[in-house]
Amino acid sequence: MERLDDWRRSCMCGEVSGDLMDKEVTLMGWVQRRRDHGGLIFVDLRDREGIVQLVFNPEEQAEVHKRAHAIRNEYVVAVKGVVSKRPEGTENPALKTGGVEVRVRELKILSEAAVPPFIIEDDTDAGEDIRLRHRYLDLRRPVLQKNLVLRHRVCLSARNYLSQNGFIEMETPVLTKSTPEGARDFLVPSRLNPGHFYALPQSPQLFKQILMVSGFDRYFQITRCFRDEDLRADRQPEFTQIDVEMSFVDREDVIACMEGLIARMFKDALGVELEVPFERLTHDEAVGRYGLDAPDTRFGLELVDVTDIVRGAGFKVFAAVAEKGGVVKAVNAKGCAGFTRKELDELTELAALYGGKGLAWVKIVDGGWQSPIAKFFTDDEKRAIEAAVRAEKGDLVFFSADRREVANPVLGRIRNELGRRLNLIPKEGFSFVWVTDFPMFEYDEAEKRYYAVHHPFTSPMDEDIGKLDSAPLEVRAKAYDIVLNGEEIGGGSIRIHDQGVQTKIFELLGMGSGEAREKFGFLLDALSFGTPPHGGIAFGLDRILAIMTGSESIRDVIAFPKTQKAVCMMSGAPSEVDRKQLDELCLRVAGKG
RNA sequence: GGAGCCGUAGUUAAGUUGGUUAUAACGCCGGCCUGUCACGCCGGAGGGCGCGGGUUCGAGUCCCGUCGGCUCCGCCA
Repeated sequence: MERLDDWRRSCMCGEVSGDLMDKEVTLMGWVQRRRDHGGLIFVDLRDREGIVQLVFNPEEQAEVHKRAHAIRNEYVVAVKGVVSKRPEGTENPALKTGGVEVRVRELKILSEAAVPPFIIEDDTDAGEDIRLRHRYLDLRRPVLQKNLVLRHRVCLSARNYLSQNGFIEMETPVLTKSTPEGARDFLVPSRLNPGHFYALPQSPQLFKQILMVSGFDRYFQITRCFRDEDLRADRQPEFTQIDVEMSFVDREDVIACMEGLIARMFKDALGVELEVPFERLTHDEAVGRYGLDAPDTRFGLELVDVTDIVRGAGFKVFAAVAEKGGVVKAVNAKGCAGFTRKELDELTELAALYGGKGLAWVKIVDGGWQSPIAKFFTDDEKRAIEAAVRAEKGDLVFFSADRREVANPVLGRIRNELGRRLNLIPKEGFSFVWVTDFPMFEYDEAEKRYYAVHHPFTSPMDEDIGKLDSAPLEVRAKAYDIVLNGEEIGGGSIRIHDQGVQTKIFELLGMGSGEAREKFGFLLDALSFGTPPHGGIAFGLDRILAIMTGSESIRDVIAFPKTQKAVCMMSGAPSEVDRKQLDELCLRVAGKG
């Protein structure tokens, strides 16, 4: 181990270029690899900016060359040397610095390194668990460095845009009040108030609305949110939102301003020019044509409603569904009549996974329909269905018949799978769509009550307010989601700022005024003191970055992510704590059943 | 709460119908090598198969349980 002393870096490894030809440079970094030819020793030196080749030549610096034998992978070294053109024919076009090399005159080994458990390179073959345990090494890989640098650039871009557009970045409490609606809260015990708990915020929703009441006019925050729910590739218990709220606006103002934000982030971070305004779909259209409220608009294969055609048909399953108010939806898998039994079974299984009771199919072949259900339809009905889905010979048509809330998503998932299998999804490109006009409420059969689809402060559409009493399920909300490549990356709404409407909404949600006060009293108090019309949105930063970087999981854009059991494999969190800590908090662990 | 896939040297994997000292590659250690960049060549060390039971003369291979990783359903206003 040697000291830095008065050595200072003259440039980054990845920045060494022909501009520095014959100049002496001082470089510092990690040893990517050493190639010892007995005479010459080559060392690839790596830092954030890239890799440069060092050459140790026994004929030039015998002493330094001798010491270079001790160098191993991941050692941290400093060198002084001369930038030289590589000999003819030994250039390495794979490296940004591949035209030059540094002939080392002096060497300092600043830090030795234990043998790493896996090789630090983009296509390392180590499993994710071992990489997460040694995340500090994993994060040395250029691909993760690139992702996290991009994350920085996106955040910086968002801050610049929002600041330039009159938004003020403000912080809101992390120790806050538990609100029973929504996701499960993470709780934090209060030592000074035994038996009382803070909750970590699921989002700064209430606080940002209060900031509008306070007159800050436009607020934003790039902030951590916490939800104690099960994890997925696109869900971590702590995740980051770009949270925005604006005063004196309606939906179109928010959407236009946020399109500017998204466009700016993609321009600044990726150099991609997006076309604005983005495509729009109402919730009804999205679900009707794509089956899902997060439609993947990168390919066709749209769903078609054939309920009316099959209503009177001889196929009892379809007819019964139509009779009971359900829907029969169809999707034409163009040119897929050659699907095997196995492929059809796999898709049927997929339908079952999402609650579909079955997945009917029809192959359009020479001589008509090849299908288990062909015999139930007349030629007229067959022709009508074929016309509805524009089926031609060689096509394969799938049907899903069920309640609207089942048939659509089931076939929507089938559609997505078909898009994947048929390679209809472009590898590059960003397909944005706003989904608007969400319903205000959904009805929970089990609990016999309404739930807010968005949240209880979302404003109904003005023209639907009259239906709050008569037909609550038909009331649409001033809520909007933004979907990118079939994934929800953000959502927001215009908030209620009319006390009467707010009271009515609480009633519909089965909350008396007492209960509403108990849960949201501080917000309701605030809203009573002069509230500007306001609304906002929150973007899932991690998801946006995952799509930008082509990552399979948001773990690849988060420096220290957690596993599916919500464990940090590096730090070991969560862990047991001392009895003393529990005592101070007046807590006791009950043990699990 | 549930389903599926996976746990074998440091890493990634192979391991036939259960059968002597468990394979390979990369990595590691040592030696040789002056133009490599997945450097090359020679030699060597390293695990008892996630963990715990069971069946069997005999288990990495079969059974049960358990722990962990990943994907998904439920859940995520």
